[in-house]
Amino acid sequence: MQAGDITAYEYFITKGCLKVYTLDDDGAPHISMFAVEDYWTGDMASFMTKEPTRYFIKATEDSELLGISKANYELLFQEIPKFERFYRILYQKSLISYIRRSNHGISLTAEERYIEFKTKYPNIVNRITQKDLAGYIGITPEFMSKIITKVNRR
Amino acid sequence: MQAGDITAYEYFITKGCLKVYTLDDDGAPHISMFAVEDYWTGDMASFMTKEPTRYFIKATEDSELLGISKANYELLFQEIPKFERFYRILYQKSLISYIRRSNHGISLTAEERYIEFKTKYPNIVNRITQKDLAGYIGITPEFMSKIITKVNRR
DNA sequence: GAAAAAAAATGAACTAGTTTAAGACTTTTA
DNA sequence: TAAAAGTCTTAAACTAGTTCATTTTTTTTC
Repeated sequence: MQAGDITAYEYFITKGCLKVYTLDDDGAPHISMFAVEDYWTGDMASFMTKEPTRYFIKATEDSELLGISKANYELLFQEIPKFERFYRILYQKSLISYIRRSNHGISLTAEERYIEFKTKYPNIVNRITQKDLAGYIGITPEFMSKIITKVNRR
Repeated sequence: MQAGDITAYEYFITKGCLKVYTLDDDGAPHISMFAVEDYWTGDMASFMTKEPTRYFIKATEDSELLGISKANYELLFQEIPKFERFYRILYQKSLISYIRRSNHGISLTAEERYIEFKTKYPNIVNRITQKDLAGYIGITPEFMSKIITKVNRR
């Protein structure tokens, strides 16, 4: 997926690993999420509104995805109204955990954020490059390298 | 509201201004939101799960709130199933805008975040203390003071 | 309306994180 | 399998933001 595209599908990942990122005004990438097996990915905003996305998505390894179109997504709610409740609760929970995570993150140093990522997502940390992890944590690759050297020396 | 309480209500603000914050391990406050007229506030996680909250809420000026209990909130969905759809879409939109905002924020300096806050919420910025704004932006009050002096000198 | 408490300003010394540049190591491509 | 391209490491100089200590200003309280 490229910035400028209109998102036609939301994707469920059955195999592989992807990164979702934007480019800032200087052209530097900022990674907003990594997605592996059993995650959903895509740009929900663009999917819902049919406006062009600002995100890029790239697979970091060979991956297999299932996509649902907007029409089928709407059909789901039409045909099975109970899904409204299911998704209402799902989005509510996502919102809660997202708010919690981002409030928590603001008080941590880069090193603490790295350690937290590593312990929380041990299955992701060794499938991505250090550079991409730096882009996610919000620091330069050089500083990421220093942190890793320092943490591993212990 | 105090950390440790079990959240009994979600509040709609009809008048006034409140701050929602946590204390980090060092006891330093981190403000997660300011809420003024026409906003909702509370701790949705604690409200939903009946687990004790980690948040504090304090009014920063005399305020008037309307509260809805969990029982009445559930009743709303039971009695008027169309609210499921309404809230599903509401939470989905909140999630989208929250993700967008926090991805955007990570690439900005403290000064840029201050200017953005000021232009986006001109009705809030002069109703809160600099210290609280520093706690929201994620910097020390001293540095906040320096930024404001610098920006105003222009 | 004076005293006390809290918030804001200022400055000096410090630390976390960036920038730039160069070399070593790995992966991809032809 | 050699060349090219990308990733990782290291280091020195720098900048953004912190810490601590002190003074001034504003707000709250009695």
